[in-house]
Amino acid sequence: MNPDQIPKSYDAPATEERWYRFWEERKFFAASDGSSAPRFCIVMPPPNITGSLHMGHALTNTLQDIVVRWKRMQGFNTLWVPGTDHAGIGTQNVIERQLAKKKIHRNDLGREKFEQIVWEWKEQAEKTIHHQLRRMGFSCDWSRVAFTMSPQLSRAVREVFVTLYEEGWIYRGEYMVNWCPRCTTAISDLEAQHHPEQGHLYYVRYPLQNSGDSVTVATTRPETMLGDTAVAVHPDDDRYRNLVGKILILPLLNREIPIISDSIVQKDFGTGALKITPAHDPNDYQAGLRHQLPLVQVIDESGKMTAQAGPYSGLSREQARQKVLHDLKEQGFLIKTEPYSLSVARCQRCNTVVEPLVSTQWFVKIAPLAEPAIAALETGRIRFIPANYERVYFEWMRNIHDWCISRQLWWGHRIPAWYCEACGRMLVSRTDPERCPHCGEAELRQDPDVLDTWFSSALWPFSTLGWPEKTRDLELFYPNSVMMTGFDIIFFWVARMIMMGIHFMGEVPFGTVFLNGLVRNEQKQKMSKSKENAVDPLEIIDQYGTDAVRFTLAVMTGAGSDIIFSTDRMIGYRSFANKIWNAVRFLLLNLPEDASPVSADEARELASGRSLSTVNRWILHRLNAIVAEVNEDLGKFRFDESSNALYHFFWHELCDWYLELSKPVLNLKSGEDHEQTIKTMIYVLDVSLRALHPFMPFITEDLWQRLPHQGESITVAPYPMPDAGLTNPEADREMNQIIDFVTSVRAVRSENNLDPARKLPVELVVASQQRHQLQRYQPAILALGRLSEIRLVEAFHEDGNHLRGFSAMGEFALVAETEVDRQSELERLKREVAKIREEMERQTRKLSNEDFLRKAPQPVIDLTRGKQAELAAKLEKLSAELTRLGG
RNA sequence: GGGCGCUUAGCUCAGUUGGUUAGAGCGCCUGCCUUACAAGCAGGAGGUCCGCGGUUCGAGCCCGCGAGCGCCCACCA
Repeated sequence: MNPDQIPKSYDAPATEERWYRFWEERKFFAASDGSSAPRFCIVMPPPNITGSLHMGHALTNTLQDIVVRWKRMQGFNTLWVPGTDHAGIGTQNVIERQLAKKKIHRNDLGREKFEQIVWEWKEQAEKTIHHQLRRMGFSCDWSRVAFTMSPQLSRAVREVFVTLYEEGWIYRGEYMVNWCPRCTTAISDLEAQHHPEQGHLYYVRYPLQNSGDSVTVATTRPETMLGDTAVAVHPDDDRYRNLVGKILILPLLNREIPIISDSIVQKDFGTGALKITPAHDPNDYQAGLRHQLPLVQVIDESGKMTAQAGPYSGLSREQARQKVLHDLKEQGFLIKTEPYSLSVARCQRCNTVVEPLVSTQWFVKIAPLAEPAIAALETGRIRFIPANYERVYFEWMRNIHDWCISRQLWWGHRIPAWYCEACGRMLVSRTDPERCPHCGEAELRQDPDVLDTWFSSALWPFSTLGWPEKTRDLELFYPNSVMMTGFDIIFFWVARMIMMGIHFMGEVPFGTVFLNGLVRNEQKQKMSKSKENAVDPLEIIDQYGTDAVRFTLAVMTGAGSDIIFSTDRMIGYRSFANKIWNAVRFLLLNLPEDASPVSADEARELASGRSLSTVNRWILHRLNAIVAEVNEDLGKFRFDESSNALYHFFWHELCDWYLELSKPVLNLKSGEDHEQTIKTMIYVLDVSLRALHPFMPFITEDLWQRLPHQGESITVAPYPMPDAGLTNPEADREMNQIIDFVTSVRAVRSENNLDPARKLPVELVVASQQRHQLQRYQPAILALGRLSEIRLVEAFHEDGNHLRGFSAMGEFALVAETEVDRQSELERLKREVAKIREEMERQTRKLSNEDFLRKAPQPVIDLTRGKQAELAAKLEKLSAELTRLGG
């Protein structure tokens, strides 16, 4: 082949552009539901439609794609549904931020106009997703990108809501919920993130009515005192026993509040007296219910003080705190202030401090739904990888609280409940009602709230397959084969999918849950947009190529551990891509015009025939071992092991040894060995490319198409499977000896700084059997050791310029033309002797231990004995050499 | 307050049921433009496997205690 036809190095962008177009046009990735093949399905978690794809998504989705490509090549009928669920707060925030740039608030637009804007924006977002999926090399069915707000998925959401409502699992009620004053919506417990922050503990004196006495309470949130409706003390607290039932005067507002007795108070915290603010603290709310205390709401939905806060009305929470403190101090009620570390809840989406507020919300009574979901893991119908996350799951599921599903947002699935203006009754319905079924009036007002994003996400494994219709997809691909996602959303998503799946499908949504770690940056920090340390995967792809990025992600995905994003590794695997490119290039430059593909059967025939050289037998043996390992590791989701095995094999066995050993054969240009070596090489590279394809889709396709191959695309070519007919331990042993010999020669040469460009003769003293082998491999050894000739001798010339070396094949001497640095060679030998002595010592100690001889298994003892003998022999030779050099 | 995890080479990490001299990539040092690849090739240095104790013929791995770090959950003012 003309060398100009294949460039000297891998050009990722050109290759990528060519092949994703090709795949897209051929529609290789569409599921063919007519086939009787075994099925494999992954429903993909959402790529981030709200902005650029982030590294976490890139990781999860890459791992999924590796598995899907692997399964597809194995002949599975695969379906991979990509999609996005952005029916909620995240999306609304993105849109609001965009509007804010134009100085528009959503209130200026009104709900309908706002929704319209999101729909327009969604068109663009879908294009973005499509682009991202392509760049990452994902083999999903492009035509099936699922979008939660689509009419079909909306229908599924409504169906689930109404069914759960009818079954009594959904209820509406007034409770204290986490409220984000910036998003002006309720959020679930999970969305409120607690972090320790440095604050203060304020001691405030509340005077007793008609008395000079007072009670001092400690609080971290002085502004909430405006809403206090009691002060509580512990029933067993002697200090306050006779004060229970007395009345206190709330400072600043001069309201009368009672002293009550309740065991939620901890006697030894603060002063032992606790102010009770039922409207602004979950514990106090409960206490308020127990003691029938009034609710005094002093903070409103947007975090401003209400009219109830008297003179503080209209101030923000923060301003009110300052003013309250100022006033308390001025009027002598603030006793002292201590620094105090407290846990502050912030909104997951916008980081605003969450305000507990009482409001009417929709809830899912979730404990009963959780039970079968717990059982699914207990009985092993669902299995987590790594398994230790099962414990986390159990812990949460067994202590699960009712799930607040309503959100006061403008974007999302609207709750299908209507209120009749005429009779005031509520109606929950699958279809938009025309009129009230109770009184017949048409004046119906739909509940303004929307559902939590995760409510619709929970339906993903079946809603994306067409449910509630009984579709063919659903029949074929439910339950999904495997769920792959980050461990950080076990509760948000995985647990809820399991509950909903079991409840509505009567069957678990997937059998295996694979959880990958987080992607961190080189300082080990979590990558996040708010910290501005996030890396855009598409930019990294521009820099290193998709194949290198995918391979890096795979190789760094250890079992259950986070991955540290490293540019160095990326560079290394970009080099690997180049290595692959050049290995194939090497073959192409040596390929006869009429070369044809080599099938697995042909390869087996070659391997079982008599004439195939040991080198070729050896590489087929190694190839087969790697294929077996990769399949096994991928089955266990060991992406690191499988990719590493391929990397090591390709670079350090195939390229470093096999191709080098084959060069002398290829130079022959003809003959049986030449012909068979070409065939072997075609086969080995073909199999290697197919084995690598799930990890590096682009380069493998490109090279595979250039090699003799069978089939339209490597994407639909069979994945290599182990074949016992290729194993050959004999060839493996023999080659290892040659490799060891060449390595020893090189080491001696290198350690003595002998210029490799200068060809040196080597003399060998060897046993007869090895002599035969050495003759056979002479050309390869000459080439790899950069030697001019090999002389097989019975005994060495006693020449001072001979450098002795040892390998399993025998003792050898390099004949140097110049004076050898005797001193440094002596030192080197001495160092080596010391090392061997030490090692021998260890073996001897073992063998002189009677317990070891009595209790250790025989193979271990034999191994130790053999090793000791080997070391002894080597020591003897080294000592002789030392003597010879006059040491 | 509960739970989970981590600590191995300068850096990032493997090390599967305990058994050869604890490995890899990057980095470092030395020598090479050898007609696939300098994004390359060959060779080399570098480790008290966090500490202490225990089990065992034998421990990086199992058990106990301790130290440091990280994460998750939980309503403690």
